[in-house]
This record gives sequence, C-alpha cells and structure tokens, in this order.
Amino acid sequence: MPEMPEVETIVRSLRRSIVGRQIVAVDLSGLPLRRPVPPAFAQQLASRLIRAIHRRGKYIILELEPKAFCVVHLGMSGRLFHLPGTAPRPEHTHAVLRLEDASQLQYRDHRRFGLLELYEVPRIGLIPEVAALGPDPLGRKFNGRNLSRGLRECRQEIKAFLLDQHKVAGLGNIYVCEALFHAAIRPTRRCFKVCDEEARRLAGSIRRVLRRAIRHRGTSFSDFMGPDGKPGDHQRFLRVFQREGEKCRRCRGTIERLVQGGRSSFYCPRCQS
DNA sequence: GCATTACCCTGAAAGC
DNA sequence: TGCTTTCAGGGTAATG
Repeated sequence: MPEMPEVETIVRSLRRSIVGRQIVAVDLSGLPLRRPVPPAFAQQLASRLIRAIHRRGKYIILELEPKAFCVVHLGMSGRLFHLPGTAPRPEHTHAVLRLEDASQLQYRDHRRFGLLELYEVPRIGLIPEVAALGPDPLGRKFNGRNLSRGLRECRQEIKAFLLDQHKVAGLGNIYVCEALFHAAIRPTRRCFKVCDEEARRLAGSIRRVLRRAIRHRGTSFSDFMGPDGKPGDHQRFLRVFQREGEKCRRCRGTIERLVQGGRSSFYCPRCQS
C-alpha cells in the first residue's frame, strides 16, 4: 500500500537509474487499471526522453521530452521495477517501458487500482490529478496555521480529512494513524474540535512521521518494495498501525482498532483523546 | 455543498 | 484437503 514515503523512495531510486534514458518501445497488457489505459498511450510514449521524475502526493510523474508528462499512480498494489531487458514479464505486468540502454521499467499491479496516463501539457500544474491535490505535507504551504484553518470549517472526522488527497496530499492509512497517535488525537475527533495548539502539533507529527519513514525507505507489509527489489524497513517503528491488542509503547495500555469509512483505524484510547 | 457509502480488484486468511 | 466467503484499501462516482 504505497503512501508518500514509499512513492518518494521509488522516485529517488528511479531518478538514479532511468533519468536521461530514451523510451524505445512500450508494451501494454491491454487490461484496464482504475481507468482504461488509452489506446494511444504506448505510441505517445515511445521515442520520448525521460527528462526528470517528480512526485506530487502519491503520484509519480515522468517528465518527458518532447514535452509531456506520464502520470503513474500505484493504487493499492502497484509496483515499479527497473530490470535488465531480458528479465521475464510476470503475471499482472500491465506496462513495460523498454529503454535505450536495453533495460526495462515494469509496472505491475495485481489489483489494478493504479493509473497510467499521458498528458501533453506545458506544466505539471495543468495535470488534472495534480491540480486537484492539497498541499504536500513536506512542502512550505503545510503548517499548523494553515492546517488549523482547514480543520476549523470542517465537520468530518479528522481521519477522513487527513486521508482526503484534496485536503492534504500523500497521506494514507498507515501514516494518518501514526501521526494522530504522535499528536495524541483520536481518529474519530471532529475536525472543528481540534484546537490551534493540537493542529500545530499534528502538522509537526505528520512531517516527522513522513520524514522518518522516508529515511527507512518506507513501510513494507506485503505489497511494497522499491524498484530495486529492496523492501522498506519502517514497519518496525510503527506505534499503532496493525498493532490491535498489543501494548502501547507509551502508556502500556492496549491498542484498539475501529472501522471508519470502511478503513481500519488503530489508536491508543489512553494516549489519544 | 458537504459527508458518507458503494464500487472497482485479487491474494491471503478464515471459515466450513 | 479443498472449496467458499470475507477482508484489505486508494480514489472516485453515486447517494443521502
């Protein structure tokens, strides 16, 4: 389940390995992902140069020359692998970008919740998926004051707010649970009931949790690994996520689980109010 | 207009 | 042992 730290790990790895390479051919499985991959996708990508790789929220964006942007979202189970050109193409491989140095970039996604799209626009900001995103938690616009302003006028539960990519870009279930634990806020709290001081604390917690996860190359349970095949290491440092019934490392109380909007939330009822 | 729910999908785990 | 059912979750369209 790639969230921002996992996507950032992938982007950093791919920057080292595929930027400056030309795409010579593209093979597609033909199966639809979240949306059907446009029939012209392969033809539009072929012969373009990979100029740079960007991340916006959980989106990976290949900046191409002649100017275009290839947008990749990994959904729940998507993975990118940079492999030798002779590597086999396993089941659930939906796109293969063959590069000029005889290597290949494989997109695999067994649940097909991901997205592959090409936009011929002059700027990243004109990509519709990117334009709709809220501020990046590691960017300048994300701070306690702005977060507090957003929370004040919202009646949703804080968990749903933080998962909404239009409000904050890049957070998923794992890091929302972890950040709320560090900020001592229960996931069911209504946004407008989070005071300024708590919002400031939450903004700081979100940034710290994400930075720490990036240092550990993300969290791996079953789905995530980097393009080089290495899993992340952050799962060892989680305080609440998937720890239902275990002891809280802060107060020795018991971690509980509840379901919000069909997603599991993990929290410590003693530490979080 | 905002909040909530259903749906897409498949592998793994649980239940029978 | 083998089959069936349930669950997980990101994003979005549909519904309330």
